[in-house]
Amino acid sequence: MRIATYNVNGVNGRLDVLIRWLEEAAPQIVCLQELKASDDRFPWRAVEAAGYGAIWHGQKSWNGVAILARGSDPLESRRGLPDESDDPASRYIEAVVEGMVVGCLYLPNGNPCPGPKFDYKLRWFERLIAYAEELLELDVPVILAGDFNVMPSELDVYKPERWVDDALFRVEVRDAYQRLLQQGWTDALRSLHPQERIYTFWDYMRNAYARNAGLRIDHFLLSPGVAARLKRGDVDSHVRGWDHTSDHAPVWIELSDKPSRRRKGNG
DNA sequence: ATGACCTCCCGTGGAGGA
Repeated sequence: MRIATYNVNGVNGRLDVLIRWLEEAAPQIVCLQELKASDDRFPWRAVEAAGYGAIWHGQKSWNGVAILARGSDPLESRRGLPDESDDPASRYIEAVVEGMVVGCLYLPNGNPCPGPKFDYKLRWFERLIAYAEELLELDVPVILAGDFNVMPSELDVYKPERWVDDALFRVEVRDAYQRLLQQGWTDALRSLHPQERIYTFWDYMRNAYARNAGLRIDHFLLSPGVAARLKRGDVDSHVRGWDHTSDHAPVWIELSDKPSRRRKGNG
């Protein structure tokens, strides 16, 4: 089973690219970020025509997240993290699909740093860490996928020294990501490719894609049961080369079939 | 480097992104 995450940078402006990629890659589950559309402007008809059921948490102009399921309707289990009374941004949606809890997230950018936007990013990260702990305690298969806006290590940045004071690479943010992992999550792409330079984003400016001046900021975090089923994973980087494309490329993982149910009395 | 480039909006430039 293939699961993908894709920051589309505007779901309506990107509709042709999104549909083309959905038809080419045909993942079973898709997490989308940066819809940049209010709920009533989500292009559900085109998504449905491509063969996907969807739930979405939109917002006019900014943010917005969605979960798509091929041939079925995702069963929504949450929108927004707990304790978000002070946060108007649409950055989290969650569904039960194919027997797994799938959380789709768009973590704040946080620039400029320092400043209130950076403080907001750190607060949002803390809320995610607290909620992720709750998810693991459920002891069910969970995937947290999306745009985390953090490069976890120097392998994830084309030129680390240029980014040390940026909100995507500051030590506080990398520490928060490590604390999240230490709860028991597996960073899927990094675990499959421990030593490779992997990028999921290339800036529109400075000819970044052609120079391969990229960042790895879109991630899959897997609960232990899902990590045990991880077979493959990669970035559909060629999509970043298409016309009128997003500045992010789709990222995907492939899981083996669910392990067969244990016989009763097996412990 | 107040840069670039791209998205959105009721806009005809500004804000936000990373």
